[in-house]
Amino acid sequence: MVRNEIKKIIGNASVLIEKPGEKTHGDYSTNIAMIISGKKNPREVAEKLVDKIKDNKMFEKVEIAGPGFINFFISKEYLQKQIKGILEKKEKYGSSKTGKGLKINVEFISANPTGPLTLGNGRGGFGGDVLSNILEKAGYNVAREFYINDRGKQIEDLKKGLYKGEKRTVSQIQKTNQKIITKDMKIKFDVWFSEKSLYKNKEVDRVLALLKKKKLTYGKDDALWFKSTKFGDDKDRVLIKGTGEEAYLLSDVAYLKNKFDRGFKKNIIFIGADHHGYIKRMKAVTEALGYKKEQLEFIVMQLVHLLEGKKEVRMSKRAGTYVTVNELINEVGLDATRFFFLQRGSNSHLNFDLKLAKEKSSNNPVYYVQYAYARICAVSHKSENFQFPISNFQLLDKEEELALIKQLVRFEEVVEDTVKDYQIQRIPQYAIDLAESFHRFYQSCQVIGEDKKLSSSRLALVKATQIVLKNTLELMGISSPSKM
RNA sequence: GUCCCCGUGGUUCAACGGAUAGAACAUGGGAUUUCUAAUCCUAUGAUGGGGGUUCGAUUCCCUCCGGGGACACCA
Repeated sequence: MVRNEIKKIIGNASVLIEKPGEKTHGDYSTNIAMIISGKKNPREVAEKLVDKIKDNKMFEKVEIAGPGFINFFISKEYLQKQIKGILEKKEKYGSSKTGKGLKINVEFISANPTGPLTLGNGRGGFGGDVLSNILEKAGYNVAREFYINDRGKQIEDLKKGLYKGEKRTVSQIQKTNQKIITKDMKIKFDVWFSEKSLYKNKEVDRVLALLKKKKLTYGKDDALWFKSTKFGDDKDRVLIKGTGEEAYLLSDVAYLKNKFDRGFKKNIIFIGADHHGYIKRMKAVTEALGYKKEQLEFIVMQLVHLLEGKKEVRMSKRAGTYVTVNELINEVGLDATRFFFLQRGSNSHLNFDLKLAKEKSSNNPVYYVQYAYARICAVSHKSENFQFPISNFQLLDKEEELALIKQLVRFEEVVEDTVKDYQIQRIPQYAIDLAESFHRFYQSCQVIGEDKKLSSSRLALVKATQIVLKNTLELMGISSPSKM
C-alpha cells in the first residue's frame, strides 16, 4: 500500500499521510515537518527529510511546498507495477490481516419484532451488514448478530394479537421479518440470539448476583436499582421492578456479559437515533462488568426521511402504515436501496429521494457505477484472444490510464480507513470515484485497437478495474451486472 | 429543563486541525465515422451569527439562532 510504504520510508509509522485535494500538491502529502520542527524552520526540517527519500524509485518527485508540506508524486513505474498484484490477488485484493483475527461482535437491526421492519431498521441493517463485510476484509473475526426480544409484557400482548392493530402473532411477525431480512435485504446473520435463552440458562440470575456482589445495586421503592450514575450515567436504572418483574435492562446486562464471555473483544451495536439514551447506561454496564467502555461501541443512525420530490412520504399508500423496508426495495430495487442508504454518514439525517432512486439514468449513482462494470464486461468479453503481458505495463502512461491505476491502488487504503473510523459512506463514494476514473479512461483510450501490445496492456488494466470494482460492490452487497 | 445529532452552492451530500472547501443533481454551452452516450468535456455557484484556542478552523471549545430526535419501575 502506497501510504504505508511512504511511512516506512520516512521511518515513522504514526505520520499522517493525506491525499491532497489539489493535484498540484502531489498524490500524497504530509505535514510531518511542521509538527516536528519545534522552533526550527519547518522548511529546513522538510529539506533534510526529502534528501533522504527523493531518490526512491517509488516517487517521480518529492517537493516541499507552502509552510513545509512535503508532497509526493508517485512515479508511473511504480503504478504500472501494481497492476500485476491486483490481477493475481483477484477477489482477495484489498484484504489484509490488520485485524489479526480479533473477535468482534456486530449487533444490528434487533428491532422489537412487534411490527413490520421500518426504514430505520433498514438503514441500520445495511450499515451493520456492510461494516461487517469491511471488518472481515481487514482480517477481523466477525459475528453478525440479531437479538430477538422474545420475552416481556409487550410480547404477551402480541401473542393475543392486540398490539397496535396488528393482526399477526409474534411468531408470525418474527418469521416474516427474518424472511425479509435474509431474502429481500440479503443480510446473513451468524447468530439469532434469543433473549429468552438468557433466562433458561440462568445467565440473568448469575449476572444479577455478580452486580450485587460488586455492591452496585440497592433497593428503593420495592424495586432493585443499578448504580449506573457511578459510571457516568444521568440517573440510576431499575433492574427489577416493584412488581418483581425483570426490567429489560437486566436482559441487556446478561446479554452483554454473554458476549464478553464468548470472547468478543469489541462489541458494536447499531441503534436508531431514538434509542440514543441507551448508550450511557450500557457503557456504564460495560464498566460495571469490569471491561473498558471502549469495548462497547454504538453507531447511532439518524432518522430516514422518504422524499418524493420535495414532499415527504410518511405513509404507504396501499397499507396506510409507515413505509417498510421491503416496500421500498420492491419499489426501487435492492441495489439502489442499499446504495442510497450507505451513501450518507450515520450522523446525518437520511433524505431518501424516491424519484432519483427509481430513475434508471446517469442521474442515479448506482447505475453510473454499475454501468462502468457492464462496459468493462463488454470490452473484456472481446479480449479472450489476447495474452496479457505478465508484468510489463510501460505502455500505460497516458494521464487517464495512470489516474485509473491510482484509483485502483487506493482501494486498500479506503478499506483500512473505514475499519478505523466506521465511516461506511466512504465505500459508495469510492465506487463513484473509481467508476468516474474508468469512464474517463474509456472515453479517451481505445482499448482494442491496431497495436496489439497496447491493446493487451489496456485490457489488463480493464481486468484489474473489473476486479476492484467488483470487490467494492461486493462489500456493499450490490450486484455487478455484466450487461445493462 | 437535561441529553444526542445536524446546519456547507438552487438541491442532496463530502472534506483523519492544513494549502485555491470536493462531488453529484439542477441550470447554461459543447463532444458520437469509436470497444455499451446509462458516457465524456466545459461554465456559474457555498462553510447560519458572534467570540476563543492555533502558524493555520468546515473540523476543537464557548455562546446565540435554526432544524430533527430522546428524556418511564417502555423497549
